[in-house]
Amino acid sequence: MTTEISPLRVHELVEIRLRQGQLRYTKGRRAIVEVLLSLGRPAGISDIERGAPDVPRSSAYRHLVDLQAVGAVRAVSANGDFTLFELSEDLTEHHHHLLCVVCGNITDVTPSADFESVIAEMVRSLTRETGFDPVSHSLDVSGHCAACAERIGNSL
Amino acid sequence: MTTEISPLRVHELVEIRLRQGQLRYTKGRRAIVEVLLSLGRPAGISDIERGAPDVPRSSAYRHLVDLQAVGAVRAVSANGDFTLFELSEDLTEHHHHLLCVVCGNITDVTPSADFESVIAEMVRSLTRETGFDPVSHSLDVSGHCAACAERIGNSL
DNA sequence: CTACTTGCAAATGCTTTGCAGGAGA
DNA sequence: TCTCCTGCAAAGCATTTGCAAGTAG
Repeated sequence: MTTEISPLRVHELVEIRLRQGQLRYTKGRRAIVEVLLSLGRPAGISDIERGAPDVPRSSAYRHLVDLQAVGAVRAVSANGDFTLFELSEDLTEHHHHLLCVVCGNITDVTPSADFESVIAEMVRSLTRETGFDPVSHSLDVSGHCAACAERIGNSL
Repeated sequence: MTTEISPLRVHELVEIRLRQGQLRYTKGRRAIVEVLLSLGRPAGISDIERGAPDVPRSSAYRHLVDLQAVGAVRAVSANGDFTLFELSEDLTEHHHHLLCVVCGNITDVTPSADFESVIAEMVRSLTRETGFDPVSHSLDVSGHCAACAERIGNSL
């Protein structure tokens, strides 16, 4: 059920979306998509800088704005200190985040189809009375990642 | 099932928590809690400034840091541009957010107990294999609020 | 009097923008 | 060639901090 999309296909889709916005899929933009693709978790500007050292910060920010504008990238505000970026879910797959409150790491988890249909149903029931028209949802779980949980256990 | 907590009781609880951190419940801090209490939705620094004009920005930020440190306030990073703050859920009640992607408004919705137990069960199943120890979760729904949905409908 | 508070002004750090040169179609 | 792209340096803006004076216990 997991709709896998190949990296090649992702680049193709990103290019199409950029084109629709009169934008080109240049080396810098591709490098950023490459980083987001390979990282497997939301990337901060520092991750991007590390993964694409040839792209200056200011250009990276500009690219990210463009990529968001055409719906290829989504911003995830984690803690407020800085912004994280990830590929749009329709380019990868719908997933949720596990945020470790100790080390700050974010892990992606892909829910089962069953899981998602239940959530979708609940979201509908949650919004029914308010007149709110739901488009998407995000379920983030805060807690302790395996490593930090162990560390805490040990220090007791 | 909805555990209502009176404003008075909230102040009391906040004071206790501050005390435990060797902090005093001063006029400035009280003013901020008052704003968060009366606003009924996550407050930006501008909301706080408007609701508590006597508290300078820098002090407000400092208070918010303190209030977060003692677990009375929680930061909600909405869009990444700036931070929103709300009272800790154990001072009010657990709720979720409806974010309008058009006007940016955030509305709180309180889920039923049934709803929550299902979510909790799903979170457990989601984290079971990863060794992640879940502490809390947030389910945010993006979409169009009633007003914006209507506006969009009309413009077709 | 000792420790926590506050306000102001200055500093910080992420992010955006102006501008001038470069490149794709 | 016209439009989009890129880099650098400078600017913006939310948030933090140093410091000196204020206040509660």
